[in-house]
Amino acid sequence: MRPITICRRLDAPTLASLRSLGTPQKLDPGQPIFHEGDPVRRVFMLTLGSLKIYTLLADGRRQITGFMFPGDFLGVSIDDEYAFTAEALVKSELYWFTRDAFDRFVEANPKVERELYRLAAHELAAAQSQMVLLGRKTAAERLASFFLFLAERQELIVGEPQHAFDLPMSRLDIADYLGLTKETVSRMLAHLRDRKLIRLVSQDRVEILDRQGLTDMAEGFGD
Amino acid sequence: MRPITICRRLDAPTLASLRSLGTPQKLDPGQPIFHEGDPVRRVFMLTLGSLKIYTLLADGRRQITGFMFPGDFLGVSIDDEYAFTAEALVKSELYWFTRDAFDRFVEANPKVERELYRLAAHELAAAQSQMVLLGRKTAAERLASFFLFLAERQELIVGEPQHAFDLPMSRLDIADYLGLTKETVSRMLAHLRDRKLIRLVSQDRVEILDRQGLTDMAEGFGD
DNA sequence: ATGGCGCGTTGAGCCAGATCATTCGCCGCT
DNA sequence: AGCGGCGAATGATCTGGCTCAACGCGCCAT
Repeated sequence: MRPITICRRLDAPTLASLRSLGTPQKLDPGQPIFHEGDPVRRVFMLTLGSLKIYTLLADGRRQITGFMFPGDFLGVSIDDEYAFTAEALVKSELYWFTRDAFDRFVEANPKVERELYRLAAHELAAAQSQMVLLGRKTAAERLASFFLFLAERQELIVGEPQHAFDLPMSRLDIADYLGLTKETVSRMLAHLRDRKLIRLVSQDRVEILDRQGLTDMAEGFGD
Repeated sequence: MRPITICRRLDAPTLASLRSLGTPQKLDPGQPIFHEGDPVRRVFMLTLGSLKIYTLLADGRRQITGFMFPGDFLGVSIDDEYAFTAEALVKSELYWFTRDAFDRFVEANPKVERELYRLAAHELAAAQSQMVLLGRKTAAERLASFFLFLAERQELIVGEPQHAFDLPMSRLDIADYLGLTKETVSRMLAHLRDRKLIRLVSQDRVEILDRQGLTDMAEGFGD
């Protein structure tokens, strides 16, 4: 069996017993896990690949509120309806649990409960910086921030500094995450490239050439 | 002693013992509770008035990431530095606890722990809809959504449907919350007024005239 | 009462990013 | 190798909201 990305922070025995409660599932690119408004029946733990999470307005405008990566939990909610749609970006793998089984496991493992709280707090902090991005940053600053976020996320998974990372999502997905259009994403990508801050290894892989420059741009020091 | 707004969801004895652990404090309009980057030493429970929470970019651009109302907790965090600044909008009152005392209380009261988790989950959901607002809604839609949010929050505090509510924050505060400028807020306010969706009882008090129309506008059905 | 000051409103012109249209180029398929 | 299709890039034009500027008005201090 191929090694799956482990869920950091939980000790091996706890993780193993959690996984034994769950059902593994494989996902193809574009395959939805659940839709906005569906009743919350399951909780998911992503082990491989990546997902996008989004909500739609009545006329089709879409806001991607997050991307998920191995180790992330999905569907841990108090509401009885999902507030968003979740969809695989690439071939992915996850474990799912019935809500009841998950709740029982959490109650039996206070460590897990605390870890979930920790996770929620972290997500809340991330949501806050995303609000700053969407409310006050320019297009170039948004893209620079996004690339730094992806690089850091990649480093968290791999466990060591990386100077290049994959873009599992399309330009349109990036646009819908950053509150822009795909054309503007393309143009700002070219802008960052021309400024020698990044290099496009391929369509869906970015190399960071000047991390400090990228950080400066993300924080509004770019000119 | 004047009755303070109670913290819903917690039973009276628990709430009373929590309050007995805390130190009451009064705040004047504009008075900061803490600044972004300050070490997290205290946890706060707002009992009267309202606060704004914001972060600044290097060049002074500001994003208000939330407003707080009686019953809200502030500073319950995992990090050791506050990620934002908190400031009173009007004369307010709160109880503060040392972090240690609060943590001990939470550990001794599993109900409280669950309640905090519930609160975090609710804030996360709110953050998500704010991302949709900031990323994809027009100026008019943002203001309509904001007014509905304030009306609902008011109703939660008062406990019954309201058709009017206060605006304890300035036009600039509203702008920095909605990712707009104060001028645009003013214009859209006039727009909603001309459309007979709202009425300005005074500079800082709004009456909702057509709730359905406002909801439609908030969701993008407005023309 | 009145003067002034800060917040809010309104107007005029501008610009970052959206929209619309076209071209490019990567990649899979035959 | 050549073809076809779709996502990405680029170009041209448009526009919603921003910027800059003037003005109004309520409120407090004298």
